Amino acid sequence: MPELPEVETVRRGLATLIPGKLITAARHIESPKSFPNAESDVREFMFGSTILHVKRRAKVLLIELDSGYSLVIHLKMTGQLVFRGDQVFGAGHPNDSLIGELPDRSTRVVIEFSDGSKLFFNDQRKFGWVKLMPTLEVPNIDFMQKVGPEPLEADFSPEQFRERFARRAKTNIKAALLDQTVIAGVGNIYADESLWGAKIDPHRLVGSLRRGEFNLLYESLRSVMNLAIEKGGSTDKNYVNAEGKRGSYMDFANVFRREGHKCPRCGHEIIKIRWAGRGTHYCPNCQK
DNA sequence: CACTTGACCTGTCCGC
DNA sequence: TGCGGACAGGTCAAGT
Repeated sequence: MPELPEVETVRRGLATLIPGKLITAARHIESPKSFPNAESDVREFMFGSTILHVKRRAKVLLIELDSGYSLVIHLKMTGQLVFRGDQVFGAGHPNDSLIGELPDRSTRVVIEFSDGSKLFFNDQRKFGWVKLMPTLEVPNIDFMQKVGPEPLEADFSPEQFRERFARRAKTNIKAALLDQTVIAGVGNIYADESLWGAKIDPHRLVGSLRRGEFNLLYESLRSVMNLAIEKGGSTDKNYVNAEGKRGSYMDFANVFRREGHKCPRCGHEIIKIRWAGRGTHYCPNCQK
């Protein structure tokens, strides 16, 4: 699912909803892999602790507790983190919420707070997870050691962007964009959208891109991701924010899931192919 | 080390 | 309507 803009949208939502809340219970529902910690550790380091803040690195959410432990959460393809503050845990506002009463059949983890509110981790495909670990150990996990820089940071420069691709010179630009060790947070949607913005064919080898093309791609990726955050992310099927509501970036997509439509720039038909192991959408006329 | 492929799961859609 | 196969927004491990 969720790429950087979606995870950031969830983070912002949770950051207004859960800091200061006291955790009284947490359990998985018939899905131990979704929350693999030992019950005794959960009891000792989670129950009775208070949420300090909610952070994000790449597509990973970090909920820091005052016990010195953090909840590290990856939504993978179909994960959802939905907060319900009402006592009924029903749909709330049926018109703008994509999901109904919780827990539902995809609910894997439930975290309860002392005021009766709850945080639900839903995940149809069970690829995602919630893990409790010491906050100081988070930077040491393999993924954090290998993951590339945050593309939206103010001090992330076009030069840095170009240099990060150096070791992937012989692969294609689509696969390189999806490689989390090059740049953090890019997934299939924003890889396709940013390549369209930079007029670059997804087949192009990284080593063949000129400096000017890297600059265009840098600008394109940042503007696409910033717009997506502004629109609350992309909801195709599963993704919802912390309140269970959909994001609207798909209304602004130029190529993603738009095969058969006309390219907004040149009018040629947008096509979808299988490339870099993923569905890939682009305009074969103006992306060179 | 760089690169590709399959595996992890459940659900849906498409063609026969 | 039923059934098999491909595919779905992400990482990993294991292969070359």
